[in-house]
Amino acid sequence: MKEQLEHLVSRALDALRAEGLPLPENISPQLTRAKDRGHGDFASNIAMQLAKPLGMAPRAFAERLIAALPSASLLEKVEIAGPGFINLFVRESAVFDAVRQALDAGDAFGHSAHGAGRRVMVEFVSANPTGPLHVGHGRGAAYGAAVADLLAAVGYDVHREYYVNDAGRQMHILATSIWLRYLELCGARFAFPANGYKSTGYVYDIARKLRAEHGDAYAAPIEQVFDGIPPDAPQGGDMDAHIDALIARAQALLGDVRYRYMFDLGLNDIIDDIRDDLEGFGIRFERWYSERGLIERGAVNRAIEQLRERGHVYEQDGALWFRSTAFGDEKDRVVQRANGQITYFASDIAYHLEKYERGFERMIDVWGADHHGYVPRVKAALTALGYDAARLDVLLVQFAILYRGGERAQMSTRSGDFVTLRDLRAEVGSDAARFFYVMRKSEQHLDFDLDLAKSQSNENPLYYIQYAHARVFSVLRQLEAKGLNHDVAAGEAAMGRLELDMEAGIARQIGQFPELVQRAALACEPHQLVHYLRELASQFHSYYNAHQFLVDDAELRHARLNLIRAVRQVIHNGLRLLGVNAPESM
RNA sequence: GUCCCCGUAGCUCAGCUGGAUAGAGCGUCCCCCUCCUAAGGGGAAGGCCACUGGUUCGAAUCCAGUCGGGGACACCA
Repeated sequence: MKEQLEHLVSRALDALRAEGLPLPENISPQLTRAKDRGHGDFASNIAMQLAKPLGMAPRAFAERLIAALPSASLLEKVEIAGPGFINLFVRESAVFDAVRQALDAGDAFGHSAHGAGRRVMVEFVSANPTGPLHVGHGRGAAYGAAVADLLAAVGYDVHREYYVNDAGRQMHILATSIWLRYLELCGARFAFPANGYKSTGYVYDIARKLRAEHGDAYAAPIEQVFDGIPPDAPQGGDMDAHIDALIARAQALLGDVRYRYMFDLGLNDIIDDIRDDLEGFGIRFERWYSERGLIERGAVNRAIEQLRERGHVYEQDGALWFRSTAFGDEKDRVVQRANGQITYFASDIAYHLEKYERGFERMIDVWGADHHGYVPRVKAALTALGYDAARLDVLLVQFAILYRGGERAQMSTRSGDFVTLRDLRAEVGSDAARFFYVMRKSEQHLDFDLDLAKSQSNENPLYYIQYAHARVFSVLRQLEAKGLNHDVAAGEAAMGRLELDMEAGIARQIGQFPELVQRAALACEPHQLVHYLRELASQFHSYYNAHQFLVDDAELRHARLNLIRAVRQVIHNGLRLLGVNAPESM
């Protein structure tokens, strides 16, 4: 509807141009939804914008524009108001077209072809596979999934990807932690490294699995394990030196084959757990992209070589540096350490380079806000490699803080007793978790009220919305019980019977859904959907409370049931974009 | 110190590319079930949109600065 009206205004502008008015070429109608009903449905401020360059009074220009407006059945009337606003009033019958459109389109209502099949990659979660997902990852997961689904809904060819950091030092620390727990299970006693993965849960589980498969075949005398290892932090040493030495020792004592087996056992176990967790959260990826695979097929070295060929790397203190300051970064960054290991940054350059090479027109990365400092260097690298860094958008997600009973819930990552995403889902359910995670703007801190998320009351916005949905089903169940029928075609024919202001208001809200989905998608702001759905649910509850739908007047009944069925469809579609279920009863 | 985010009603937050009297929810105070789930609805009170300048016909929105809150600044990932 908005597009149709904008088209009308464009034609009026063309007509004025033909009359000789020197209108700027790049001017576009830019209609906005009027906030106040007295201002019609849509408003244009174009007269005020053009008044100055044209040297005309805004209202005078507005009059000429209105005179040039082609006639259309869509429009009831057009008014000039205030300093020069042009207010467009849509004919009531056109307002109710939205009801028919929603019912006809069904699950596809709100979808569009705006993206025209352009390929976009959304990379999100990408948590290190060193342990289960915690509640911080949950928000990135819920947000990334909603952004991806929104973009898909407006016609993009969306590819969801999880980048698996399965090659870094943290993974070696995990493997070594597993080994040490395994040695404990074999009877050894020693102080566990301060920097190791101390969880008594999943690390032991993996160690137990190793022992179940191989008995004591991976064991070594404990004196041999710790012989010559530099002291740990609690003993006055350096915890990094300590753990690194233990990693080297594990590799030396186990040999490549056994070490790799143990490493992969831990990796696969955790990845399986994460995948299962996310699937339970309603999130699937088209691809799990391995960092190790990237390295093994030489992609990282190739990326570094490309930087070198372009003259953007240099050696200093034995390390290889990328001159990112030449592209706006604060300081140069190491891509290969003095010990020969490539940095996480280097593989990330390679990964993003491949994203471009794989032909994505647009790339979206969802990162934790604590990584914001990382953005300039990645973009610098892509620019240095000759790519347009503007095609990459990094969306930052702030942490969520859990509250229980008004108190901040503990989620210490120390000693492994963190609150996992799995715990959260078990406590409040996946629907509430998905919904609450995206309720706020992503770059804003989120206060996640666990009690509220669980409460089955009108205070809980999710229940409020789901209840509206369930109520429609309840009405339809009553319909049968009362021996009445609902004829959709008859309802369409009788739309004129919907004379209440609130009925027109609901229809207008429904009509806005496609615009809203598009706006939320392009802005990557699923929270807009939350607010929209709350408003729609509110309108529905008021209507429900004030009027009967199952009336004997068949025409009126059919029309009203069409309207509330359209409401149900929109709530269903909206919640689905957020990954939330719309129940038939509560 | 540099950079990023935030500062709107008692609380939690919306406010679309700057627009016409600043919006919700919760909380508080009234009121509404012989009627499709009261898991709901109606109403009231409550705001120098942190502050100061600037741009503009017009600023909560854009720019600069100040104050306040949070976060990031590794040859870690």
